Amino acid sequence: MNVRGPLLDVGEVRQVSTRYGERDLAELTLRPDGGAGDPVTVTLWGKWTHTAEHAEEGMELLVTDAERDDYGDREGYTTSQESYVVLEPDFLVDVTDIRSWVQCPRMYYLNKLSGIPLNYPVVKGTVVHEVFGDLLRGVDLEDSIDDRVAEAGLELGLLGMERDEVADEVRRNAAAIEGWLSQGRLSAADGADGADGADAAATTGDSTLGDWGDADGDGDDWDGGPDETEWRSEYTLISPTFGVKGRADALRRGQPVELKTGKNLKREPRFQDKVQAACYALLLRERGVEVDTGTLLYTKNTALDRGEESGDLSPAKEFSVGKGFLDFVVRQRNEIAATEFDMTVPTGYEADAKCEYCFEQDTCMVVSGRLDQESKAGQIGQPLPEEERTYFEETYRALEEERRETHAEYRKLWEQTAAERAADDRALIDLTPLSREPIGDGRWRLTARKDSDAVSKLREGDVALASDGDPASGHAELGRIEKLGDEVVVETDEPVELRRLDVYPSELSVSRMHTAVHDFVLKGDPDRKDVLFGRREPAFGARDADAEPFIDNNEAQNEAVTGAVTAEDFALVHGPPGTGKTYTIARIVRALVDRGNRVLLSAFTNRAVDNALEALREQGFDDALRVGTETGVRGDMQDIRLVTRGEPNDRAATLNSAPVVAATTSTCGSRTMREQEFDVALVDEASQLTEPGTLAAVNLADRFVLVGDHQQLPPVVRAENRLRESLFQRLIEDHPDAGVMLDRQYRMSQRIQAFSSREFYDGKLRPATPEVAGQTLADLGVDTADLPPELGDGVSFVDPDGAREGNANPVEADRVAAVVDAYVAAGVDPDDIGVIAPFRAQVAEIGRRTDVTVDTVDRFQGSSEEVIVVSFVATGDLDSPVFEDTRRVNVALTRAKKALCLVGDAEALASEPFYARMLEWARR
DNA sequence: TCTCTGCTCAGAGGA
Repeated sequence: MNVRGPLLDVGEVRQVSTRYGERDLAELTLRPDGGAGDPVTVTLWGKWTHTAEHAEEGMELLVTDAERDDYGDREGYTTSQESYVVLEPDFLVDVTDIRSWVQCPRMYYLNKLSGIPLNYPVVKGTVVHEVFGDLLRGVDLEDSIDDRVAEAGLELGLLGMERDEVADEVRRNAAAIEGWLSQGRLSAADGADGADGADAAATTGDSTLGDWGDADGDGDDWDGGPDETEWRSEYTLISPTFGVKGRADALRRGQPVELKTGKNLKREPRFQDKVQAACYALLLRERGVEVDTGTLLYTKNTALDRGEESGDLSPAKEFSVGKGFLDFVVRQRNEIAATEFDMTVPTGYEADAKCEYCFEQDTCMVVSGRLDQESKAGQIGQPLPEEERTYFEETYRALEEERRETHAEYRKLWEQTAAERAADDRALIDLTPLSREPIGDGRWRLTARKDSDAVSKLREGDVALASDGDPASGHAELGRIEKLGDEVVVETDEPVELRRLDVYPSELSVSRMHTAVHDFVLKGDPDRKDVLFGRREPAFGARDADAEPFIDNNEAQNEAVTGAVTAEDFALVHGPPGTGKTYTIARIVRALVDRGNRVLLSAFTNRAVDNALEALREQGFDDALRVGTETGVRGDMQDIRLVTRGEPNDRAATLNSAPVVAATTSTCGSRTMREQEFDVALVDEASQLTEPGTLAAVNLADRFVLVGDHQQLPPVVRAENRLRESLFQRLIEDHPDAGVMLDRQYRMSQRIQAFSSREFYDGKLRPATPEVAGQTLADLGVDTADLPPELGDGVSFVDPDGAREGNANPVEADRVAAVVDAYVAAGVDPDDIGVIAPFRAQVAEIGRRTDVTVDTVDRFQGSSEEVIVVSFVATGDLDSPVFEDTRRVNVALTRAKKALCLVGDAEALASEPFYARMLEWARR
């Protein structure tokens, strides 16, 4: 049986005499059943005492296949021969992280901090892996090489590589794979192996591993192509038991095969390579596959690459995977989990790291020197000022907390039932598979029918986990959602029976924030750090008093452009709702380009980036390059989107020569963008970005301009920590003089804007013109006499007397729909009406009753409608975190231009002073 | 049970 729970006590490791001789043990006390049971003692024997040494009170411990061990009068358990001991199983460790930890724990840490930079061996390695996958999927070798090298065009170009030389090198690597694959096929033709393969799969009890035969046999166009009943490429594995996730390069008859594009002339595979393959073996065994062998394929071990060397030239090296090795792998994984639990920094002494030949030695010494960390390699240079080290450590911790919240999302993949997942909007279940068809490039198009009208957070273009119904232990692959209607279409690398589609959590943004903080603190300009750490005030250059204004009909906007242009460090533009933020941004970009600057235009969302670009193009500027994924970039900006595929030199030149590059901040943290340099970075929606998120863009430029409104929605983060405050807000509070507030709004009537202006902008926000101030529904041709009396005013309040049920309020939803109908009946175009609710459940509730746009506050930020109806849902009191942050209300109320109707329970709203004032204003 | 966008995902290597 499995024993699992939080540790209450961790005993010392001691040696005892048993009938088998002297043996080590450690006794740990935990509270089983998720902390609910009575404390029990668990005895860890032998090498598992290694994990006991890393265990601490408060950590979660799992012992699989534990045996009952009632020693004396004490109830307890002990490890058995079959047991695994897992520390913090909820902490998901990547297989590649275990690999690098085994190489050196510092390398693991450094990789996490700084990411893997753009370098040729890595890019080439990726291409060779993709070609390998293609060969297994039966793609023609030359077609695959052409295709995959073209795909890496931009990265290769930035590295100064020519297409032909890369293709030649990939071809040499592929020769080793090809030769080995055809050997495998020869033996299969002998008879025994093919049958064995089918048997092995059939006896595993895992039908998903055995049913690859229905992939239609188009492997024939590659001469010597693989036997498809024997091979499967790229297999995604997540283990709830061991807290490990990863993706195996390939499985051959259920056994893991790892491809390495280097050379290894020793008889044995490299140790860390074996560890990696053993991790996959561990995960496959959990699924009941009998794995006893791992294979490593070294592509440079061919006669062509031999040169003067001698040694073992066979590309494939097999090794046996026994329980002892798997135990070792789990113990290493536990070390990582324990390190991350208390967030200690690895020194290199934890494992037997050898520094003398290490490629990272210099980096390692510099990082330990600057951050004053203990390191086996030693330290170089002076430590950074203390406040910078503190900042680094605090941010590091905050990001790791965020990572844990992401892990909690993974956990839901297997802890929640399918129905719970669906109710949580995180999955589409009960899909009926319709077809699986190859679409070239080794990709598959999966289609399924969706019978229910279920909604979820999944949207077209998202990456999601497609599975046969069981994402954790069945067959699951990541794919991109192409269509999401009555028919669901997903594109994947592998044919999956599409029965379920899950939101797949990603650690990508946490990783990118880590590298942004690293780049800022360790590689950033000291002069900039002086300002951002408050050691100096931001500086502005001289103004040309005789110059023509940039914008002549709006003083604040003109001042914002002037500030941005003269800033020597940074400038801040505070843009409340409707104040022409986007227009001002475009004007700033043009002014900067006119002065010879290369500009990075960035924002949190793709939508904001495209909006800014649109404004820029409307002002006649067309020389911008949009960097982003095809699905992320809006249709009308595809013509200026950087296509990464193609001729390397040409692709690199396109990026390097663009005077304005536009991308989301997340993209700014990507490997390619991190190599780019700009004079100025302009970041929109800066108040919705975490500080590290903003740094990702700001790091790439000498100066920066942040545009945002800290009175609207703050960053969305899962953990409760310092990431919740944006850099924009910190700077505008510390340096009010570096900011300009755009104070004239072009959106709302006087009546609508009054409350927001008073509550959030010190009464400084005012209508830009008398026309804006005085606009009413009559301007839309509506005769207000046709409206019910309670909707007659520009701002109105309706109490429907409903009751909150969970996060919805059906009676209120009815009333909201009736209000919408009344506006329509009076002549308002339904397209001019928007409905806003704080909860997704209520959004769905209202959506069933009306055809106008209904969405959450968060999703409505950035847009506006002539008429807005807000549903507050709450009754009795306002006891929900959603009402705590009044900035959310500010966003909701300021979406309306001519009419605003608040629908809610007067008693609940009156219970909080802020909402009471709102009520008073609405009922005036 | 509060709100939720990014990003291909994860992994790709050197001696």
